[in-house]
Amino acid sequence: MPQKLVFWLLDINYDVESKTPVVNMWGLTEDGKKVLVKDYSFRPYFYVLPKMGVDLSKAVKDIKLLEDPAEPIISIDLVDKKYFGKPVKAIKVTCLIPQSVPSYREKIGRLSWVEDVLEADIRFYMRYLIDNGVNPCDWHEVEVEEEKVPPGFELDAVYRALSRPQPILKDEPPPLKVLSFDIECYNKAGSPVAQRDPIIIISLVANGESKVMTANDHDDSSLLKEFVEYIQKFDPDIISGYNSNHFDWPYIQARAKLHGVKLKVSRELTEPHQSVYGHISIVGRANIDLYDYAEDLMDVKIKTLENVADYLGVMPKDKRILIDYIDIASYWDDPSKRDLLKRYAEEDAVSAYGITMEVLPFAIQLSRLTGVPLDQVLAASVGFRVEWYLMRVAYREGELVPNRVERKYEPYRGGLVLKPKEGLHENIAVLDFSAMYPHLMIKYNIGFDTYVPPEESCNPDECYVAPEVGHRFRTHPPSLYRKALEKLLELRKAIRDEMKKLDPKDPYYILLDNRQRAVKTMTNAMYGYLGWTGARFYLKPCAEATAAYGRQTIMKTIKMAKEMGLNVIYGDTDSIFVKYDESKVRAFIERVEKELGLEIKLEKIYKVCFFTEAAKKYAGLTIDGRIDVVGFEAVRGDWCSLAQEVQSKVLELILVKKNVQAAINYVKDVINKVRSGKVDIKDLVIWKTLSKSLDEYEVEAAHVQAARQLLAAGHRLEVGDKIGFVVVKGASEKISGRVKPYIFASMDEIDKEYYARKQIAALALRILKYFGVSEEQLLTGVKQASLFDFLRR
DNA sequence: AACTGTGGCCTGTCGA
DNA sequence: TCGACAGGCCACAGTT
Repeated sequence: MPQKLVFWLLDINYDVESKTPVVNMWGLTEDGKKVLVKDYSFRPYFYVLPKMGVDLSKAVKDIKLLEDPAEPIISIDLVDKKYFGKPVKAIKVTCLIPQSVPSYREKIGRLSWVEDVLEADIRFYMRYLIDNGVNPCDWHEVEVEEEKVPPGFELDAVYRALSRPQPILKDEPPPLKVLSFDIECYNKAGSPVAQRDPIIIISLVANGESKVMTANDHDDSSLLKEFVEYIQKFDPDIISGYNSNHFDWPYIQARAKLHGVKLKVSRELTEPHQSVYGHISIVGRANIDLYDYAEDLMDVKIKTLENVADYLGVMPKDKRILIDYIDIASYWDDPSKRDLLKRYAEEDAVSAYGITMEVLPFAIQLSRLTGVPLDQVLAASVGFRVEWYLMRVAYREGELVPNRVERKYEPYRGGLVLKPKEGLHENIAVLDFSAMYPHLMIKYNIGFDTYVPPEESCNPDECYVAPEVGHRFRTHPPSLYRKALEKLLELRKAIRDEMKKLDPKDPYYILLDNRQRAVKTMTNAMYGYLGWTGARFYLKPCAEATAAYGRQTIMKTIKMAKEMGLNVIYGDTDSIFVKYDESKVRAFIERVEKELGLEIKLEKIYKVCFFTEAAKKYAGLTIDGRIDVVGFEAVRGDWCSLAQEVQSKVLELILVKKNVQAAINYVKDVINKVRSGKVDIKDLVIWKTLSKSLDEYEVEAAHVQAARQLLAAGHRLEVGDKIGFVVVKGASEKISGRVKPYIFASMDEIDKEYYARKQIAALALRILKYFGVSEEQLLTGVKQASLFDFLRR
């Protein structure tokens, strides 16, 4: 009997059942039921773009001739589409099953009259989502007929769709069952090897309750079975782990294979499998790797689970058990320590669960907005998220999606950065354009579909000409980028208006806040997408013109500021720093908005602000007494923490106390402590990322040398790992010749003079030299610096 | 996703 | 052969 079903889309995949493709929508209902909605009515297709002037009826016949009866073509239709904004006749070829698409693409692509075969590489279920306006992580209504639940499926009901799902207005996701897990391996000799080392603990938290499962000494076969059974019984909607896509799941898979254990953890009791963007898919559930999210947390320099959990306030580092990864095996083997190890594992799972609860609301909104399924959206890079969003816009506009092609890297000129006026300044206003690039793209209708190539003519009043670069864009119709951006900006405004009516503690407010953050992220990423040579919609002039308009805008802005008597101290891309004068600044903001048609905002005011001669580096004391440190080594992860601390403290003494002598004394004191070894070696560690494999390095950098030592000692290293090393005494002239991984080093071998000079004094002097302090002054003697008036007026 | 910019250190080159 | 210098490699941060 037909009925209406309302469901929230959690996961999507497809199957082929007796030569019919079926889209499986794994959903949840309002009353918490797990359902599967099967749509048998959608067919895969792609487009063939004929060359100019080709006889289309002959073209259609040619395609028909290529048909393989074993893989039927359902229809061949002539359709009107647009390609790079130009109207084109395309041939839409619809097949019976998705598997036939690649071979037809190949065969048809070889026909002489074919310009290109398009959209043949879009995965079937993504095609379904785009064409039907169905969104992951959103509510839909669909007409259905109930079917039997197939044996082995973990579901409350299965339905056959009788209509296409329609999105309905409903925001709150259903209650989701979340399971986070972590594994510990028996790694006696360096890094664990799946073929050799068993899993000894699987700890997990399911809807807030933790559980620690253990191996039978060194036998993990029953542990694996227990884990599978637990997942089946708890039946989570969300499964998460930390680095689980690249470590836990592959490890579990390898161990399970060894023992012949079937990992029937999906909702159709199939095993996890590798999918797009390097993520692991578990059908019917959303498997999320929290590391994908951690990568975006710029403030966490070393992205271990405990650091991320600490940063998010989920599990404070000083209130939990931490066991060095090297000691895990010995803890397991020592009966008196095994419980401690179990607690450690439990706390890891609790951390993972806590992070999941922080991330999930945002991931849900990002998935809903971009149309990328929840289990993929964090794994997908920014470019792909933007691209899927644009593909939906393109579909609605009848614009054909270009193929993915490999292009060589093509740099272009970017934003304008001013040389700052060095020294101390008082009362500085920071003014910022809001979303400058997006607004410029809209204003000048920039797009691959509005671009006028040099050989083409265009009426001057019907096109915009970008400064410096001269690229032209038609003033109408609106470009695809413009449409996408207008929609995003409009959406953000609507969300923020709605938020204003709510209490910030209201759960709905928090939902909307996550939504507006997702929209903002996408808006900001659009410009970067323009310049990405891997983008389907890539056209270099778009990026070049946008950046050129940006430079023009900021130059005009600076000119206006000067004309109005504002002293411009610094500026970067879309911001200017001026000496604050309330009435002048107010008038300036009005004039900019009137003359440039762009919104500029008074972002903040610094009571005191310090610049060196270098761009992208400054420190400012805000009205509420905080210190912003931008670009200085104190906020960079590649200096030892002691030197960073010294630089921060010096900045504070200068900005707040305005006391140079106190700063000198302080630095000298630290240098003395370093020289006498009265510092913690941990504060001398320098961390650097291994950005490629060791043999790819052209020079012997310090961290590369340290990495080689780690490798020789049996540590497993991967690209992206952070190498922590210290500089030690030795014969070598080169720093790289006398580094040691910090775990091998002791205080007495530290090259204390290196730290005194090249780390501590160097960073202090970065600031103090502007106040007449010399290196010698910090490193030797007790010479008193003369106090002088260092304020610029 | 892009470019801009800083700055350490390595390494090749050039002049003495 | 040695030291100084310059250019390049490298990592990272900041702006969008």
